[in-house]
Amino acid sequence: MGLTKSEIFTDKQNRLAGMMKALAHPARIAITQHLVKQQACICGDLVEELGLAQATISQHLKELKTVGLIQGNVEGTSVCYCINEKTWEEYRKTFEAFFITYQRVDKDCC
Amino acid sequence: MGLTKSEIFTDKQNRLAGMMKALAHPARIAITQHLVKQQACICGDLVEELGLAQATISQHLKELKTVGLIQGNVEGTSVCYCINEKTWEEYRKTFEAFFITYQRVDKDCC
DNA sequence: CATATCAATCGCAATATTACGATGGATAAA
DNA sequence: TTTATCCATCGTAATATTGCGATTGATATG
Repeated sequence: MGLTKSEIFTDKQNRLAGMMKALAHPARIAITQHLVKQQACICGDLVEELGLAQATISQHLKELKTVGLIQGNVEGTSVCYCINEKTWEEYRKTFEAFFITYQRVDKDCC
Repeated sequence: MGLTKSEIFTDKQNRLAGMMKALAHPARIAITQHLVKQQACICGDLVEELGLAQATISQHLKELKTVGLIQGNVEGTSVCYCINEKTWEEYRKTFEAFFITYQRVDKDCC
């Protein structure tokens, strides 16, 4: 085991869980926050900003790139990253839709 | 390693990542969705609804209970779970605040 | 009391994640 | 061309997560 049984859940559930997982690490939160703040791109700077090794940052960047939350462009010898607006907006909407499903209940059931 | 270096991130970043992690599994998404739909509580039903063993469901319920997203009440020999409205709302707001930080950029930087 | 039912917990196996040093490939600069 | 810089990837170690069978504790019911 250690393997999620994705086949017993709906695509939507698997996708939403995957989206949460992409941001379920403080380094990836920090990276996206930094990219949001410096709307212009960056990269090696992230290694200095956060206190993680270059290989580790690269790995987190890859995960964020894989889900499409960020995109990177080679600029000479360095790589410039920035938020992918489209995916970001999709995440925002999907998360909002998830949380909005709950409607206040009067009676205290538990 | 395998251990997240929480100490190099801010409390907010660690907390937000933790919130994401709580929902970063399809079973926990499915459980919350089911509790949202049947606003009244449930429990052993979840074992039938999702196709996971009782021990596994119990473990996921515990995680959701730990972060406060759900709460449980003993009712005779069974346990009744439901959404914790307060925490749910807090999650909704926190996630919304995170995504709202990004403002559309005109120039294509990447 | 004896028995049945429900759910939490323990213990284990399998897999995933996190982190990093080392290496390598690409580009810029000398 | 040689050298330096930047970053992706590989390989590895440590830890975390997922899933479940088995057990246990609590509460009902006969």
